[in-house]
Formats: sequence, C-alpha cells, structure tokens
Amino acid sequence: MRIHISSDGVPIYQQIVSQIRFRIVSGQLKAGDELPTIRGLAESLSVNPNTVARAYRELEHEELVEKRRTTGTFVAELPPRHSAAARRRLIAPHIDALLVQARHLDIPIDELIQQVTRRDSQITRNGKKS
Amino acid sequence: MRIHISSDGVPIYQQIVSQIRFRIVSGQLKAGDELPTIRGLAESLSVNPNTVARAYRELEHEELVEKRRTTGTFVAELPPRHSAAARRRLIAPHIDALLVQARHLDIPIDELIQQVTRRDSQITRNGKKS
DNA sequence: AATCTTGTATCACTTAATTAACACAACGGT
DNA sequence: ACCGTTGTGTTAATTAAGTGATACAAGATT
Repeated sequence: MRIHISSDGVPIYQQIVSQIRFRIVSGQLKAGDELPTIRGLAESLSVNPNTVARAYRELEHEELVEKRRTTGTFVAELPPRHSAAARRRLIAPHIDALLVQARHLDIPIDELIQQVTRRDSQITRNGKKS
Repeated sequence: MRIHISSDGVPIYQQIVSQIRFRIVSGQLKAGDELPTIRGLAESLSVNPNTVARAYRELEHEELVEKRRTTGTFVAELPPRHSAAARRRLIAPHIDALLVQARHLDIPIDELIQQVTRRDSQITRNGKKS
C-alpha cells in the first residue's frame, strides 16, 4: 500500500483517509482486502500509530472499512445503502459546492459536465485495471 | 442581508464567506451592490467586528468584493479571469471530491450529471429572479 | 497457558485557528 | 475644522486540531 504524505498543510490522517477512500470507491481496493496494520503503516510513514488509527477510524465511521481486533483492518463487505431520495439529499451540498466553484472560475455548465464525465471514466478505468 | 450562523463547528467567518460568496456567484448579489458594513453585520450577528472583517477580507482576496474605505464594501465589478487550462486545473480537485462522494453513495454517473444540471439551472433561475 | 500481534484508550504537548477587545487611520458630510 | 462612520491594525485570550508517547485489552497462534 503506497501512501504518499506531503507536508503541504493537509493533516496526515486526512491524507491517509482520502487516498484509501479513493482506492476503495474507485475499485482499486475490493471488499475483503486487508489494509496495512496500524503499526505497520505508521512505521512505513514514520508517523505515530495514533495518526493512522485516527484515519482508519474515520474510514470505519464511513463504513468503508471494518476493523477486526487482533486480526487487522479490511475493506468492508457491504457498502452502505441509501434510498434514492436520501442519496440525492446527501450529495446535494457537494454538488452546490462544485457549482459555486465553477461559477467562481467562470466555467460554463456544459464544460463542467464534460470534465466531470471525462474524469469519471478515468477513475473507472483505473479501478478496473487493478 | 440575512446571514444565518449556526454553531455546528464551522467557523463563523467561514459561514459568512460561503453565504455571501454563494449569493454573488449565483447572481443574487450583483456587481456594485453594497454589503452591510462590518460593524453593522457584526452587531446584527452579535459577533466581533473582526470576525466580519476577516470574512470580507477573504472575499476581497477572491476578488469577489471590493472595500472602499470610509464608504463600505461592494460586490466587485470584474470577476477574475483565467485561461481555459487554468480553469480546468483549478476545478479538477473539486470534481474529484464530488465523484468520490458520489461513488461512496453509489450514485451512478448519469444520475449525478442529471442532478448537477438541475441544480445549476435552479441557481441560475434564482439569480435572475432577484 | 504463554506470547505475539492486533486494535484501543489515555494523557500530554505543540501548534494553529478562531474570536475578541480596543485603539488607529482615512474619508465624507456638516 | 469637526465629527461621525468607514475599514485597518495590534494584541491577547481562548479554543480546537493534530500528533506523539506509552500503556492497555483482546483474540490468534503456538
């Protein structure tokens, strides 16, 4: 598991969370796959185990991973399910945030859609490859 | 100017920034419109003037507003311009964040696109109305 | 049962972020 | 010229965030 930490102000635990989350939701990590142990990853990154534990705890709260004591941490079997209405409600603020950014940068809606589509297929492709 | 502050952990100045920014980029506030004075808004929100001043400073850094000493703060005349390449580069991480969220919620790409489009036209409509 | 490895919990330290109190400076109106 | 209103700057106090050191607890392995 190659995790890259850059000292650019973003907290270490968040860098870990977002990199692992990205691999899970993009399919590079599959259900049941084992993550590095807290201590193992902590040592390879030269950070405190608490920092990795915190990252794993966040992922667990999102139900993306499952921790089994004395065994390790694994990608969760069941991604959480929501109703269509709940999904729309949960994604709405993120959509708004993106639209505000796009308008701020004066990006027209169709150009935005185009880039979203392209980026999505890139992520899909990378996930299937591994 | 109705600004709503909720004590949910998000810093007050950020709540002010995002609410005003949203109104500017969505067209509810137009170029030249005057914002509340720092002291005035501070009093109506029962916060320190420095907190509002900080919010306005952020908006000024984004070139969304323009402060005129002894006169007040106004929505800026010229939105900043970037090249197409620069715009793509700046929006990319926000797109990725949205896609990660969408996959996390198991929202298919076409449903996402549909909701983005709908929300964009809602924002556009609201902007024109005022 | 002993022991190793796993995640967990507690505490402390450091740093950054947030907000506030208060004085200053500039410009417009009278 | 004066005074009121505007944004500005300095400083401090408080709080929150991030990370680390270290000890604990539980289950697997032998």
